[in-house]
Amino acid sequence: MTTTGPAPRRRMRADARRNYERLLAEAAAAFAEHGVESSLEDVARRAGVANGTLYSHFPTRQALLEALMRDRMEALASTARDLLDHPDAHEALIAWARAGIAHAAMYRGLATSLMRSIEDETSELHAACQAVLTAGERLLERAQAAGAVRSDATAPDFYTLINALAWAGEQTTPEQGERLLTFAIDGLRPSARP
Amino acid sequence: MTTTGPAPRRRMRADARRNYERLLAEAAAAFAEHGVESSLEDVARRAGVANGTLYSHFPTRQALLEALMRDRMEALASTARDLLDHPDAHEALIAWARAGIAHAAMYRGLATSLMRSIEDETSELHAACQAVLTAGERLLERAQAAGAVRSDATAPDFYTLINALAWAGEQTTPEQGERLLTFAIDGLRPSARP
DNA sequence: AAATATATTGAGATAGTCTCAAGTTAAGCA
DNA sequence: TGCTTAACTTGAGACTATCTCAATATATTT
Repeated sequence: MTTTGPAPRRRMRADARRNYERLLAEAAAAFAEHGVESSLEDVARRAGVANGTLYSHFPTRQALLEALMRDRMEALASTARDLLDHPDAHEALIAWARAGIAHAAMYRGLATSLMRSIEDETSELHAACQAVLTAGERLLERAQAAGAVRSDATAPDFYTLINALAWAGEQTTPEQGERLLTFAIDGLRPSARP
Repeated sequence: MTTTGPAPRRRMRADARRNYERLLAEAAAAFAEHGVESSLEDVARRAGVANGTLYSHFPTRQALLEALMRDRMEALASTARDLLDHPDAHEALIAWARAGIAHAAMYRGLATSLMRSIEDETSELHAACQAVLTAGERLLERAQAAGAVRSDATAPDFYTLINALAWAGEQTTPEQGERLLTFAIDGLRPSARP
């Protein structure tokens, strides 16, 4: 069900396809090295095309990010659906949260983009983010129904939490990231107090 | 004990002082409106000086931010010391966390700068951030000693947590921010489980 | 009213974003 | 095969931003 590529109305010309792929590959490398605010000028240079070509394929930085992340976002949503079959609702939720954090921590600045995109309907990433949020919602609701997670937590809360943990992870050590995740998990438990 | 101003070795010339203050005021306005990544070009324009003047007063964006935040950071550290006298160690910690979050959420992008600065010793903000972290550490340790907070949480964890909550608050509604704070507070409780 | 230390200026080097008219090239058809 | 045309690429150009520094201007001191 997943297709890779630029959602072509008609088939792309061979040179266009080549450039498109090359741009994606170089963007991935640049983002991995310098974060999502990397120079697009530089991406085009590395891909060996004029910057106008980059802009014709990807009108905005978000569009480029969307193309880079599309498959992963779909995979993340799909993972959520699979985890609905996991026998332990709480463990399933935690496993998915880990996957979400790893996803959002892929590039520096990505978590911030993912947060912006869920609010901004004009963002090319919006739909994908929305799909991820919704997929997570099912898992969250199941865990809540099982009494494993506090009932006042909403899906947007959970989405934000995952991104916040990814953001925090960008800035510090893996150990601290792991500890903060532990705190978050405990914080989501139904409160001991009335 | 607090002095406002550019930590002058000798007294500044009157025109320099005037420009310095004007630049700070316009930077505050610009940062409030557009976040800490505002155009410095624009700040200089709004202050009615050439951009070279801005750079001569504030060699880097961090230096400008430091000048803007200095008093507030000192106040935040001072608040932490005062709260050591609060009868309830846990309440004191929570009250201070709220103050810290409000502080770090003052400008869009500020939490990210505050995280960068605690790591980067060459940052003009580093010392102030360090002071805040240390002040918070006392409060945290007292709450831990009182058995109100889990003992595996470190001061850097707490610092990161506050900034992460401020970051999350930048992106969403006050209600969600409040809920996430609740989760964080509960997550910091000594765990119910072994 | 100099002299001098201190500030300000703004052009210039560099770099990035984004657009678009002109040029190039792949694909399909005769 | 060569022509046609729609699809694609190009790179200069209009902006904006960061940061530097020699020339200039101004406050303060004597």
